[in-house]
Amino acid sequence: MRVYGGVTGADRKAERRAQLVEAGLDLLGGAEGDQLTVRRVCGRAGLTPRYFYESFADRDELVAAVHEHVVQTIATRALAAVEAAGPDAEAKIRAGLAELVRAVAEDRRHGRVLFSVTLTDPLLARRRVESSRFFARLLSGQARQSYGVPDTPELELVAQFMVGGLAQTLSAWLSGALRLSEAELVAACVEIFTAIADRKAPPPQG
Amino acid sequence: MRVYGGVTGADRKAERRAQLVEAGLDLLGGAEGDQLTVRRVCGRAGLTPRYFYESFADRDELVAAVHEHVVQTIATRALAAVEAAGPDAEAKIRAGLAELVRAVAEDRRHGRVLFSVTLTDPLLARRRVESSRFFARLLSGQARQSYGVPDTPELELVAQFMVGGLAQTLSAWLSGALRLSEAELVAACVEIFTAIADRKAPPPQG
DNA sequence: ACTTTCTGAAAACGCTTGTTATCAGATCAG
DNA sequence: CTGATCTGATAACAAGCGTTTTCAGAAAGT
Repeated sequence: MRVYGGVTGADRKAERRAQLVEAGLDLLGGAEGDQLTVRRVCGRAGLTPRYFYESFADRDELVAAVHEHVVQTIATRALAAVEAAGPDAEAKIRAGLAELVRAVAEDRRHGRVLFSVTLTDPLLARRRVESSRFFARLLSGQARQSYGVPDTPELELVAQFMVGGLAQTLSAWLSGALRLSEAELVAACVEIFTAIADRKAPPPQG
Repeated sequence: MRVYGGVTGADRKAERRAQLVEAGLDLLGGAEGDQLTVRRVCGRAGLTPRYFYESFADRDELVAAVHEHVVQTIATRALAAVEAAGPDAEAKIRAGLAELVRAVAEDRRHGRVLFSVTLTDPLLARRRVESSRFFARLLSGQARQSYGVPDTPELELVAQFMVGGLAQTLSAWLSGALRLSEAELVAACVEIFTAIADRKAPPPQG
């Protein structure tokens, strides 16, 4: 690993790895989700299979890296938005959802990796189950904190329902099946979330 | 196509086709959704590839047949339950959801083919998008009829949200991640559905 | 200079897939 | 019995996959 082209060995390797992750994001988040093959991702990254296995033990490791990258990016942004919002529960919901939607609209590949129903990679599907659970736990934790509800299986169900509904909604929106602006989308989702959260004690509102 | 073993040719062919669909349902609705290969489905059906192509032009045709069969079965049962219920909107929702849950609990393969998130067949994924839209249209039609709401993009969004949330919930329940009885599951879903439906005019209830 | 190492392209290996063809033997029709 | 046809098992084919290896040449170290 000596210096090459004025670049250190570790830097070159990191650069190649980043190119592979970026190409993987292109393919995983593209229209056809099952197109992430080693040959294809290398072609798109302008590299050869030899360099693929320099950074990843196998194909699944790249898929995991791409998904991890996306989850980290999105979760960080959404959580920051929630914490920056006031103490009001609905304000938190609105801030988190707005930031989430903004993020997936800015880079639709991220949204598709997280939510698109037409992605058919087996490992990605399994990881999505876990990240859905993760997001659901975040939600239910927020609910216990803001609404003071106990941690029951029914709360878990509600959180799963919200995550699944949001995923389907964003997937449809990203695919162009829902003719709504970003603001309308956020408003509708906030409405639904608060309706579910308040379902047993609806506020006196018309 | 002469008589063989006392069975007419058409009957034998139909029998073999039914065995293939049943085996396909086993595999598509099994734990690993990507195990439906021609060789495997034939092995499980006790037939050989030659008979596969006697009834299906290619692998995708079998996947489509299995999915179609499941959708028809479930939709028929759920619609019948809705129509048998009284004119009250919540009663209809409860009847439809209860029958849907009963159906997928009776034969979990059906539930998984329709809802499981870990099924990664590309054609099945595409068909699910369409059937989700179909179910969403059924729902929004019901809403327009029962609640008199106009057919806006926001109604479409709400329907998609409900379908997606229900799919995630049933998928989690079938996988054993939600420790709830069938009755509790139905009750919780009804609660969520009515909360969303009534979100702008909540009934005066504690 | 010469040797080591990194690069990029390509070929190779072993496997699974969908799909089609082969073939010996069982079962029917006449 | 004779010959046509259905059966079931198996092999064949071409393609794509993940993964490993080979190899000629460019760049660096000494």
